[in-house]
Amino acid sequence: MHIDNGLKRFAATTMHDEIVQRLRDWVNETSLPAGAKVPERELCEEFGISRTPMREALKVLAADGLIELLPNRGARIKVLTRAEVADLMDLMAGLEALAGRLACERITDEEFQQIEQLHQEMYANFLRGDRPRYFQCNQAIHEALFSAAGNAALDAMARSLQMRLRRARYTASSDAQGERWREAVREHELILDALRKRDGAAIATVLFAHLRSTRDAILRQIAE
Amino acid sequence: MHIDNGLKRFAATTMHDEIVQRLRDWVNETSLPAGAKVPERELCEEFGISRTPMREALKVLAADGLIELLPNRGARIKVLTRAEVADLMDLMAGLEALAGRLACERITDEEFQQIEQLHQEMYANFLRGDRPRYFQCNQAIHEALFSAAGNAALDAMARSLQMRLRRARYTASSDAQGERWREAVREHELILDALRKRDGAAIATVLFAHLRSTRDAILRQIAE
DNA sequence: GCCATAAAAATTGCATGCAATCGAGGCGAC
DNA sequence: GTCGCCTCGATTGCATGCAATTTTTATGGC
Repeated sequence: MHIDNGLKRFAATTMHDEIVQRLRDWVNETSLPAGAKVPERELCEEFGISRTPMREALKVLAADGLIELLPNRGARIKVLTRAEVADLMDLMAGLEALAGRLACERITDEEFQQIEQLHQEMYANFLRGDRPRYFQCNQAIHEALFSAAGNAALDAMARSLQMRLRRARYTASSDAQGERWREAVREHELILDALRKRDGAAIATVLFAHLRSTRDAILRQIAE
Repeated sequence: MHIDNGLKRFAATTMHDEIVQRLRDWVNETSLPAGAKVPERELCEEFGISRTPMREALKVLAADGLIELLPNRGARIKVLTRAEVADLMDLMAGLEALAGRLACERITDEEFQQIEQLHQEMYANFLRGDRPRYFQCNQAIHEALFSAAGNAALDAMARSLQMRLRRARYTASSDAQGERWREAVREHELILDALRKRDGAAIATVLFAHLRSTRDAILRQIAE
């Protein structure tokens, strides 16, 4: 009998799931620009499968919003309009605010200390002007918040959103520059303060404002 | 046998989208209990299609969380555990809070007046103890909020969540009974107050608390 | 030379076929 | 009578085939 209860979180359990994951990775890692055609047949050969399971995976990714299916004309990497980026960023802001609220309810002292440590590290990187490491810490803090929220559905949704926004954020490059960077650090201070007090309403509002600022910075950088 | 239910809310653009929609409707309207097998072949015959497009639609709905695909064992209507319902309700609470926040930013006077009118109507139904109409107004208010938020991605996500939770909410029957009902009405007053002041932070917190109460009521009624 | 049109090639979408797997019923051991 | 094993019908998952559509290429008119 073959019993393996979810222990292998990263090894795909079924062929289908593995194809979906590989296709997701392909979309995220390809150098092709948004709007480029997804080469169905090529990918079939690369993955060593026929068109049926590949097309199933394409439908799933299209439902997820990562690609777009044009009737009789194949799949393209989804191009986000400025308005769509704005909406998705607002959605992300709402999810982060929620994550903060939930984290305030259930975060452990240990988890809080880890976030505080990440914050110090991030601040140090800000002071010495090390952007790559700053962003790394920044991202780690936001991930830690979602982790502390302890809501699997929220986490999955945030990850999906993050993927959809990846290209837009990337093309907008570093959203923190000059004054905005300083401001972002200040906002992070407020986030930590609210979290320290376990003040859900406060952290929600501060996080929302923080992500809103990021959104505005990104939108400014999108030429459209 | 091609039974064409005339309830196509949106004219499906492609065959695939239509199948997904019809399958969604089938899941929502079937009398089969959660956990029941989705009769793939039967539905193929009912829809007048072969297994390939049906299977594509099944994968999409599974990715959406409405059904579950067991390897080599077909599809079942997703059974939500108590913990999953709790998580999804929290997520819904977060989305409503976001909708409220965004609505405060962009709601028109006309939209606000319509919501206020719905509120009065709802209150009247509360006073005369008419639960069906009360719930109708209640739902209309929440939908109006999402509409006023003007965020397509948020709206789509909320609708998807609502579907996933449909069965749980239904089996938990009316979540407002006795004292809880009075409380819910009071919460709605607070929501209206915050919206009147266009106070995003306040409406977010009140809406979150409101949905949280609904969540707790539902969880209490789930026997597990 | 350029645009419009038409034929050819490639691509897409669905149906069908076939091997692998699952589940029910039957059989035998105890 | 119950438990375990085995076989057979049914189901699932993927590959392949074919008609419909699109894209590319070829051709002719101006």
